[in-house]
Amino acid sequence: MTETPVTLVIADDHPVVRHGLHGIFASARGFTVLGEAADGVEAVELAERFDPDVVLMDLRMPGGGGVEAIRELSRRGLRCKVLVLTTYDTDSDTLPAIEAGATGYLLKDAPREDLFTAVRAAAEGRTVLSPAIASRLVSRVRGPGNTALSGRERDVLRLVAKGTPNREIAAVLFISEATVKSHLTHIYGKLGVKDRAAAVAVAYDRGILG
Amino acid sequence: MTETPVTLVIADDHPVVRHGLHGIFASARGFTVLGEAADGVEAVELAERFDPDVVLMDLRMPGGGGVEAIRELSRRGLRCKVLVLTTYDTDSDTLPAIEAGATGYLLKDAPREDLFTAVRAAAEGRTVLSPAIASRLVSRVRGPGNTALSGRERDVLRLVAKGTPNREIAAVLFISEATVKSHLTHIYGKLGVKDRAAAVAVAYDRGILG
DNA sequence: CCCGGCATCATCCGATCGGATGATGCCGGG
DNA sequence: CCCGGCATCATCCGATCGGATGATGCCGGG
Repeated sequence: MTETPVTLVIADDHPVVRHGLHGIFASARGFTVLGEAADGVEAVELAERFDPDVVLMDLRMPGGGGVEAIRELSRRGLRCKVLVLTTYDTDSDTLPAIEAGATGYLLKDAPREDLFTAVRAAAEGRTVLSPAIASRLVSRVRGPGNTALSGRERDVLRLVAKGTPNREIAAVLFISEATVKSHLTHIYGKLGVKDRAAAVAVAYDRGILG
Repeated sequence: MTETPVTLVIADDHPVVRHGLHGIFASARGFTVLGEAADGVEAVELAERFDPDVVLMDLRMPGGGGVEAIRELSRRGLRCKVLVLTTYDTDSDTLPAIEAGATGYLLKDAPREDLFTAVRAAAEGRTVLSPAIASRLVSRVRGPGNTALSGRERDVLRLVAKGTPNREIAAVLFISEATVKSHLTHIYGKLGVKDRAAAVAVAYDRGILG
């Protein structure tokens, strides 16, 4: 076993979290923290400058959100792996982040040992997912109400959530009321639901709205 | 000015956050961290044992949530002030925590200096609120859609969010359909909304549902 | 070239909703 | 003791929804 430490860049807009992560990894054997970034843009800069093995990336940051930063990293062809930091399993940005190229997820409330394991795994290119996230991915693939809504369907649903009646939705979107109803029928089918109120609820649960 | 440091107990289920806060306060002038707790019950124990000036308390913790712990602290007549740690300004538990006796709020992503200021202020018994929280309190007091929903109204709204028609809601709750409609009318008024779909949306936005 | 998904539209109609109006009983604070 | 909030109920009715059915045009993958 080589003793080469895993090199890290930490990107989080919370000073407390940055400090906490830095301390935990700095005091552990086998890790070297190369830098801390407070937003996505800075994270990309540091990743380019220091060429770390792993970037720990918070998703919600002002001035350059995590998802765009992840895209930018892979666009620049950097070799670093990105581990996304999430506060809750139910974070609605997790799936987009995977699509953008994240290697895995890290729950911020994970115990120390899990953090170490996850970072080491990510450094080796292995995908790291919490059970909850993994099962969400699976349920996204199969099961009822899986299909993603189309752009137009999301337009309609957003207006529905504001209490807009079908006729006004039609006016706003410059389509006929019949088309609005048609979209709604499709939305109900895709979300596995019977009326607009339930559709809004499911959309919130899945992070499609709010 | 006395040089007596402000004594602290930190209660958070996230090891990372605990570590970060501990480090930040330990390395600053004028603070002494007496202990760390991983849940509400432990927080109460430590507060009783160490008699700190301030308890930094996360709201969402397994095994004894923060709000109950705050209530328990004031019930036991401990002199310590409680500063609630929140991740987002929009945390729906913030108001209950104030009612339970919290002296103020601390956003976890606040800069170091704000943390210090907030803790010192709390130690002196001054209320510490972030602007966002303060404005929420204000808007809770006046403006449309302020009043909290009654228990029965929440029952109805929960069923509405599942797509239950009024007649079935009536059956489930053992009341007449007229009463269901009456509750709904009140819900619409309180949430400042015109139909069930929008009511569900507002309820999600405010953390009443989901 | 065919098929499926998307977006569009139309008609018909029973079901459900939401507003208006009015009423009763209980309870707790002032 | 009065009043407001909550919970309950009733009737009436126009407005809106949602399901059924059928149709067209476009586009992209196989």
